[in-house]
Amino acid sequence: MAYRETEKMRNRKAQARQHILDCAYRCVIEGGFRSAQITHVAKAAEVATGTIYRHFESKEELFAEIFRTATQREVNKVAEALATVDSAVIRLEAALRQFAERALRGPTMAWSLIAEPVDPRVEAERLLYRKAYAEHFEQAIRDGIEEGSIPPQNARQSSTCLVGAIAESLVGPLSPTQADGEREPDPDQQSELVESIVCFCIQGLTGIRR
Amino acid sequence: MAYRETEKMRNRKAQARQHILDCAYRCVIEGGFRSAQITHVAKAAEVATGTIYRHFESKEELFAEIFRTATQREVNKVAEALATVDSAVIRLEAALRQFAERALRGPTMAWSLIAEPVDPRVEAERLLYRKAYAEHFEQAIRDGIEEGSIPPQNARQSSTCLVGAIAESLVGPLSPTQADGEREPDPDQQSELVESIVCFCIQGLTGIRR
DNA sequence: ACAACAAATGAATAATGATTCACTTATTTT
DNA sequence: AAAATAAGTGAATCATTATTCATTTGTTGT
Repeated sequence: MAYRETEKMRNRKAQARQHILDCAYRCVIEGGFRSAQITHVAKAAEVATGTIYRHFESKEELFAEIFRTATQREVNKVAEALATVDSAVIRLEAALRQFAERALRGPTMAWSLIAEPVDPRVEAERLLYRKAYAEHFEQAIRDGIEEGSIPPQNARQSSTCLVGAIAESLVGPLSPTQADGEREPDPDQQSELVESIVCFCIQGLTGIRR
Repeated sequence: MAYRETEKMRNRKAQARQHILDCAYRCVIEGGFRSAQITHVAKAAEVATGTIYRHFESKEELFAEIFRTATQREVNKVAEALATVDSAVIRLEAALRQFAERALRGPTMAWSLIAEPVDPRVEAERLLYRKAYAEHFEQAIRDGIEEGSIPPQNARQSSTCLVGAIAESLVGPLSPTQADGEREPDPDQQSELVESIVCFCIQGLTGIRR
């Protein structure tokens, strides 16, 4: 025998894999999943199309992984905002803000994660992550009910409503048909948007007018 | 010259067109837009594939029309519920109920209209109709603000939140991955679902606990 | 240097489905 | 009945992309 898999090679392989992921990620940032074809990704990563299949089972697998990574980052941010020592209502408010503001700051990716039509395999990830968001919210709502700052209610259902309300509110502003070429920030309008969403949601939870 | 288009032929043509629409509609009811390929539709309508292109510009055009018709029906139902003489809050509540209950009664079509991944041309219709729902809600919210039953707020934004909250709440229960084979009604669970949605939404609007 | 194996390549292939078009059939008018 | 025109047909074509695989290039141990 002559060739034995070595540490150096294992590293190099992992690095190549990561490089492909990074480039594919950049493709999605630039034009959504739609425009991120294997050929593009291969070109961006400066490898042959076949190489991608050495590292990933299929296109869907590759993009599912990207979706997972990107959304996990967002879920973590929301979880972070919910992890302070404040009252549940304050924490939920912060989390909703975080969600909306981050989306508006990275609109293409946010749109891809929230609303872009994607392959079934990737859509499955999306459903999973919507559930993940909802679960974080749900826990906070339960906390609020326990501490008395939120009236008793179906926490599961309410959390789903939160996710829906915020996502729907963002679809318009993020949609590429809406403001494709130049997605100007217009900070005033954006912060009013965020305020209205938060206001509706907190009121929906607590019944307390602000 | 010899052939002149006649009333009889115009009727027959319109009828053929409608027949194709009906059959395509039935295909969508049965398996969503995904499984409604031109070949299937042609087979269902007992015409050749080419015939379909005599009546419709393209596949997307055909399905956009179906989407439009189906959603318009739903929008009308919501509009109807909003058109009574009751107070705005009562009317909004009835409309939300109507929306949710109808969706749960026709789950495949509802899922196709609300959440199924579709072609861009059809997706455009979806966005349009989401806006249509929101506009009806918006008007009712304005009425409520005027009559004093709903506190002042950004009616446009709140209406979007309503649409998002209700749609998201239904995606899970309607999703074919969730309960594909047999979508049992389980009326108890469904009515609890509807109650929670309505409760959250009305509270989000009014700030009044129920 | 060479044997043994792994990784990379990218043109060729495959798969999917919408769309076309040369041809057949039906309808109307003279 | 025959000319003129429209509607219908469906096998063949086209377009788009993901995926494969025979071949080349790179790495390791003796």
